[in-house]
Amino acid sequence: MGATRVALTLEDVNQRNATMLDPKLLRSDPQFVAQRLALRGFTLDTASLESLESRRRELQTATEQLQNERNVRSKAIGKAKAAGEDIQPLLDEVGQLGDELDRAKAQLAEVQSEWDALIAGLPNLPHASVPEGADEDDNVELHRWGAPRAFDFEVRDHVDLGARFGYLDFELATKLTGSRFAVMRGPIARLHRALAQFMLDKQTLEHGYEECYVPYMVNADSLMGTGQLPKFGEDLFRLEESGYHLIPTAEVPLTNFVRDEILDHAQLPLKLTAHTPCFRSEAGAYGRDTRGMIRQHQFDKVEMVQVVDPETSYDALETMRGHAEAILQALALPYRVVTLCAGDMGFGATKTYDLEVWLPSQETYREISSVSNCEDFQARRMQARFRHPQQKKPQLVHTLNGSGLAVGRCLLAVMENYQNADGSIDVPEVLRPYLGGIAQINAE
RNA sequence: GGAGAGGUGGCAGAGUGGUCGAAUGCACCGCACUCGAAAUGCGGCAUACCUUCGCGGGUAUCGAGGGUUCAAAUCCCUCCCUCUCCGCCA
Repeated sequence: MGATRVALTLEDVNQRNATMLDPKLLRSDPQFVAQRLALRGFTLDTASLESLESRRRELQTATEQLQNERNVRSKAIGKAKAAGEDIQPLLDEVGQLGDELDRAKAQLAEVQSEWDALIAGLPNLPHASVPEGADEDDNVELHRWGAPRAFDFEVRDHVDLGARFGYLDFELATKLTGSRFAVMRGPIARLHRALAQFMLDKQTLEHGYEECYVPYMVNADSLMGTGQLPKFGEDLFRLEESGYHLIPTAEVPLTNFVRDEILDHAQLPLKLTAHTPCFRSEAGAYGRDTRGMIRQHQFDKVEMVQVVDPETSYDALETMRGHAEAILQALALPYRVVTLCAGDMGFGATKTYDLEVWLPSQETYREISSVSNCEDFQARRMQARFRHPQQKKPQLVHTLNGSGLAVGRCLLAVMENYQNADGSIDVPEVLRPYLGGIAQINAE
């Protein structure tokens, strides 16, 4: 028997098609895909794509034919044996087939993995309404809300404000763990908690999301589903023992609720929210935002996820943006909304809005929320589908995610925007119930 | 952590090497019967991929991966998960 027998079933080869983009589109109109991807600065090698594809097709057909032949003959052997006939001649006939089949499978697997590697790196296609551009400088401002406050004293940043009584302590966190961590204490810790509570209440009670508590570690399948793996593993913290990863956002566990599910149409839209810590390695961000809690390895976030009928995903994107904006408006924090240009969008998104909150210390708007439609990109990876009662075949759902909001950055924004000349910080009206009615913190 | 049992289609549950993508029941859909319904009868009822203009044909999937074999739901190995008992623990 073949010593080089390759242990690969056809199913591996078929199902490993963990495509992100619609493979049919990729095959039928690679030029179109290439053109859309070019908008995000991504060059698709259509020539090698097409040659790979035609080889794959050839090999797959040949392999399946061999497989069929083997199946037919094996069945014949079974029948002959049952009938008490001599099966030796049949066995001899089938002799070569196994090796031939193994070779065919091996070849097919090779081509298939090349194809997989190629398409695994393809980001989603930007929506037609997304502005062209290479980086954040080309993002388009949609609107602004609120006016930055005019201070008649020199503003402090949140680091100085937090250091006043040691309520926000970065050195301590460095001792405990390392850089890019923070310890919050006393009223700041409480304010932080209040913010998360407030956000969660708003998203659940007013905007109709279901509150969820989820694992903060997930397996590789989940990360594959939402697109963090295989390409962006270096952004994650991985636990040696189990191979689990700490979640970089609750989008991962929440969206993966529907992985490998076929939902009833009546279940849509699914609206989920969770308050979780998020863990990011921030590899590649050395030296950026090193001061303060803008960019931390660990931060809290209230995340919103929607799983919707494809017909409604762009409506959902707009309303979800509104859900995020509602938090900033309730806190009376000035912000602006930008539509990310094609080159600045995340891997899986077709369209993304960023909410940027005003930071007096930096005299600029900084990202505090990102709201994206992924269309069927994640759904395809997750095999997340739904069924219309009238339609026979299940179809892919659309998924959206958005921060509502990043709690750490929101805390910092509150501290800085609500500071007073003496270093005290007013508590925004809507948060006071969460703080036992306290109207001011950080006062002498 | 120790001992044992188990993972099969939407659900329940047969199946221990061949004609099994998988009996049977329930659920669901269509048709017949009916004024209508129930009951009954007949039929249908997984997913992905390849191929075909289409009808259709093919391949794969019985927790996952690997092995044995001409042939694996069925035999062997590894892993994951669930359940029961004991221990430990928030």
